[in-house]
Amino acid sequence: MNISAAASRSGLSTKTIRYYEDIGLIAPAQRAQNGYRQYDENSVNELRFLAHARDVGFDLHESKQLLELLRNPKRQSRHARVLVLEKSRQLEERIQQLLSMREQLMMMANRCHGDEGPDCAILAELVADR
Amino acid sequence: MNISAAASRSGLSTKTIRYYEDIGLIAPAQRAQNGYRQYDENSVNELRFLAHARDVGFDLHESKQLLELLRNPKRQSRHARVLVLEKSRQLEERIQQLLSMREQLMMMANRCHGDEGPDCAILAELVADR
DNA sequence: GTTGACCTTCCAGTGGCTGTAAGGTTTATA
DNA sequence: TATAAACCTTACAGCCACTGGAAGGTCAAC
Repeated sequence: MNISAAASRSGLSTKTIRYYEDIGLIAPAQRAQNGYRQYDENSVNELRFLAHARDVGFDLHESKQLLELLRNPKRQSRHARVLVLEKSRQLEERIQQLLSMREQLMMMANRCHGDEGPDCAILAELVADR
Repeated sequence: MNISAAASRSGLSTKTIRYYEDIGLIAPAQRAQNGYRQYDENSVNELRFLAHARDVGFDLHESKQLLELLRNPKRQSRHARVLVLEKSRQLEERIQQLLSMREQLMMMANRCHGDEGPDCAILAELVADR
């Protein structure tokens, strides 16, 4: 299978697949006689795995750790679980940050007339020393 | 006032202040005879404004738009309000994404034994075609 | 034989900084 | 007065995770 088939089956772009190979996240693909990269079901599985890991918030370094667990038949499932719980905690932290930012924005918007005049609580609050 | 004083008063780093000048977000600072950048209260206000705008989620392009409103005495407060409400909507969207990611992670963690064995629902779900 | 859809490599750009190097200036201390 | 430290300057590289584009090779259909 050529790279574009691997891309559509895995959910990654061809650019991203080549990039993952460049940075050593996946092994260099086999090559056909014409130099085209060739992918089998197993490599597509790994690519899809990476796409899903990224989708739920893992960065490439963490995704690589997970991939190494997937590849290792002697793995311990608790290692994967630790990574997932830690990522979940990080997401929770980020969510709280975003909620707080959103709340600040709503408070500013509520205090701003939002009319044709220049008086604006939003601008005043952003410029204020806190 | 030198750049490090402006930095500590505004909440930006000296690096960031120079960077904002480089990209034209703020006007080039006045220079003392020795070539050092000089800042007055007004420029510190603008820097702090930018720091706060970034803190609540605006990117540099949006922060610049807000800064231009701040500088313009003929501004209409509704323009600021529109930007704030739109950013709030974007944050809400991002929060929903993160919540969904977190939920997926929790579901995977719940299904994973997290023991010394290799069987792992997390890895199985990440590799699965969906 | 030519069009168009693939594929290849390589380089540059994105955003928002941060780190580092190599130097100049100022201030405090010995 | 020497020197050390704490400033300041510019310039360039690196971070993350791609994405876009150029310039060219290959393949299938008409």
